Amino acid sequence: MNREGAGDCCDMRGMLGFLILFLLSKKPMHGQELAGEIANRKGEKKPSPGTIYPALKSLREAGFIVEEKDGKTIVYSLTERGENALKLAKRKFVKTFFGIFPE
Amino acid sequence: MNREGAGDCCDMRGMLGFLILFLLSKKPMHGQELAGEIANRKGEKKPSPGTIYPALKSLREAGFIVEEKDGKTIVYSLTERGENALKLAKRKFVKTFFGIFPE
DNA sequence: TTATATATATCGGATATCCAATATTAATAG
DNA sequence: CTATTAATATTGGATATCCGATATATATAA
Repeated sequence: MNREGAGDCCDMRGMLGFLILFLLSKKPMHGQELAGEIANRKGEKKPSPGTIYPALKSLREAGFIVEEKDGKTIVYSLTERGENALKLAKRKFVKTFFGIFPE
Repeated sequence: MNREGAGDCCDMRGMLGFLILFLLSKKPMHGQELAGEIANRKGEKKPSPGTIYPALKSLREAGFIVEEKDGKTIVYSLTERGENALKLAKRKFVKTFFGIFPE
């Protein structure tokens, strides 16, 4: 069944990398913290490890984030390259969805 | 290559149905007009027929939009069910991306 | 009528996305 | 040291998304 069939026309598939960059730009976080924040915002359960860590790896390989070990966890934060990418992506996002936020 | 690898962290894959509902809620349009509006907002070329018409079909089958023939074209507009779905989706969207729009 | 242009529709397939299950690593309690 | 707990990492696969190519329909021009 496709996403419209379930009465859900907005699963936001494909926005995960963008959302992660945005969240990390506000505050460096470790993986599970990030997953919790995403769950909160989307009103869903936490994205699975198989979702969040490959996404982080992909962002790291693109040079958008760096990792820093902090005890048992790894804190992720944006690189300058990541900030630039986010800035561009935000511009596109705002342009695309202009008018969608309530006044 | 995945989307991050290309320096693009925001291709907005998966948001097409949502975007269509939103655009049609502002103004009923026919398919190509809609495609043009999407292209404008995203700064890309028009989504292909193989993208836009199946998306519209899916929304119609979900009961979110109706079609009305108008000469050579077909004008799509939201049903009440579509308006409700959009309202819910917008709420989730706003909650998820809260803080992302510039002040 | 015939030709042309444009809108709409469908199909096959390449790719992306995400999850569930599983494995690994590391800190700390006992 | 060993067990436990939690974070991180990887892999395989189901599904969704979207495009290119192609087909069909319809209005208008010639």
